[in-house]
Amino acid sequence: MMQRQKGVALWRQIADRIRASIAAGDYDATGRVPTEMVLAESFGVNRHTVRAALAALAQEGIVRAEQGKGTWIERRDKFDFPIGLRTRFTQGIGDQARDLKGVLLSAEAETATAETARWLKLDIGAPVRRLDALRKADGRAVSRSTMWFPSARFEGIEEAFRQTESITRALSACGVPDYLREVTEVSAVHAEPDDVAQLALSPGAIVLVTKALNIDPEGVPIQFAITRFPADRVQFSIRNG
Amino acid sequence: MMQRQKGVALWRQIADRIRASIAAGDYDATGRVPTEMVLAESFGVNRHTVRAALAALAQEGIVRAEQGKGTWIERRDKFDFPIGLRTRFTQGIGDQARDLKGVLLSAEAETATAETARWLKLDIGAPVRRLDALRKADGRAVSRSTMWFPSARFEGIEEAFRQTESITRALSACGVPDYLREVTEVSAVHAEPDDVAQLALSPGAIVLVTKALNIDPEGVPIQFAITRFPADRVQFSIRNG
DNA sequence: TATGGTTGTCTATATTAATAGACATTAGAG
DNA sequence: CTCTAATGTCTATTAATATAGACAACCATA
Repeated sequence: MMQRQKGVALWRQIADRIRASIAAGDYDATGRVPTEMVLAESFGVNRHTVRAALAALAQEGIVRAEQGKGTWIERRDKFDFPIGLRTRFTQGIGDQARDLKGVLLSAEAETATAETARWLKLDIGAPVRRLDALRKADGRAVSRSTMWFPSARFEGIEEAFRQTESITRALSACGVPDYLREVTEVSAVHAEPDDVAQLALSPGAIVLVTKALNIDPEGVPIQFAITRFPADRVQFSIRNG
Repeated sequence: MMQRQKGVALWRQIADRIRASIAAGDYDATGRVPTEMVLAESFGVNRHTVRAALAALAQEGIVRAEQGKGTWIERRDKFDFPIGLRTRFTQGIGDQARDLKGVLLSAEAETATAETARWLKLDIGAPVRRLDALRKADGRAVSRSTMWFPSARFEGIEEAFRQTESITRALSACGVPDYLREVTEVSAVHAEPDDVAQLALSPGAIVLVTKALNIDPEGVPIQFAITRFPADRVQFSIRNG
């Protein structure tokens, strides 16, 4: 059933499977997770191993155990982040959360690396501004972005983002009232130490990584962003037409 | 640096980070992974722990160690799977692999569950045909799909897929020469036992999950599919316009 | 051919993960 | 109140993970 000696503790594998079951709505009829003994038998492990898994899920705020009663689902919904021609972070996730915050972690003047230059159609070494931002929805970190803008057009982007907490409004302040998403690459990796720290994840947790290019209505690249989302809190939906 | 006591063995965390470095092209200048001693110092662990990580990557076919010389990158590219209005598996991944295979694992007549009915706009309990398929590119499993079709229009879809090894051609044989991708949901989870077995993954590995709806040119739903991709072999790219 | 650098293998030890059992604590039903 | 069923806590033991050191095997090259 479960696999041993593969570098992932049994309790973590079980936590991952219970989390997936909750997300899939398996326990929605009762809102309750099966008892520790039932889970232990179904996974073929000791009750203490299941307890370790449930403790991890409780730590994440997904379940809550009540002595004498049972263990209950605390939260199951993911944020759904739509990706399309007009992809906007604040709008996209806006109606799913009450409190949205965009925190500017750092801003620096840099020169374009090979990758940045390729995406932004600049020469390698061209001046760019890099912004690092953390976004929170209802107090939970939902993304960590590193964004690059051509310095020539976006000198004051840093201050504008700090004030408005929104890329759309910051770009507007820099004279770009509208922009389009040209391409989004999606991949998934394990959380790195920076993700663990900033997104409050466990090692082994999954991070969805997008590389995205935004262009102005004339087709000129204005922003290249690498964004990392905690996969247990976010999913994407791509709508065509 | 690395996190302990979090249910993921150090060697597996290190394997994940080296894999990510290779995928990012960090070692492309030499095609060579740093020596075991250098890696051990940079991660702050014992050389044996690094050796366990490299052994796992060698098992995956990503690196190859040569005694006395060093450890070399064996393979680094991911398949890029484009998602758009006309998403086609075989076409999309076709020019990136020499050998493409679609194996029908099972086919059954079922009645629509709540989820299937919602996506296909059928009544719950309506007759549907379910197909399970495994796709391989150059011998490596790249996806595992479960697909549902309304039975009324797609009685012979199973036999058509078995012969053509392609959904596009199977649909064409059922009188649907063209179809469109309406929506694709993307999420990521840890590999489940079935993924481990069929996609040849390790527990703790990442699986990208898509839920996709295809419609005919009149907008009538014809196929709902849940597809699971190994995240270390596949990425998605979403192009707009 | 001698040397330095690299991977491969072995032994030993300490720490962490997993199992097992016993019993306490709490909540709800009868 | 009593009984049952559930979670919470403790001890003990076994298995797996991580560290440490020593040395063999192999490769390139000075």
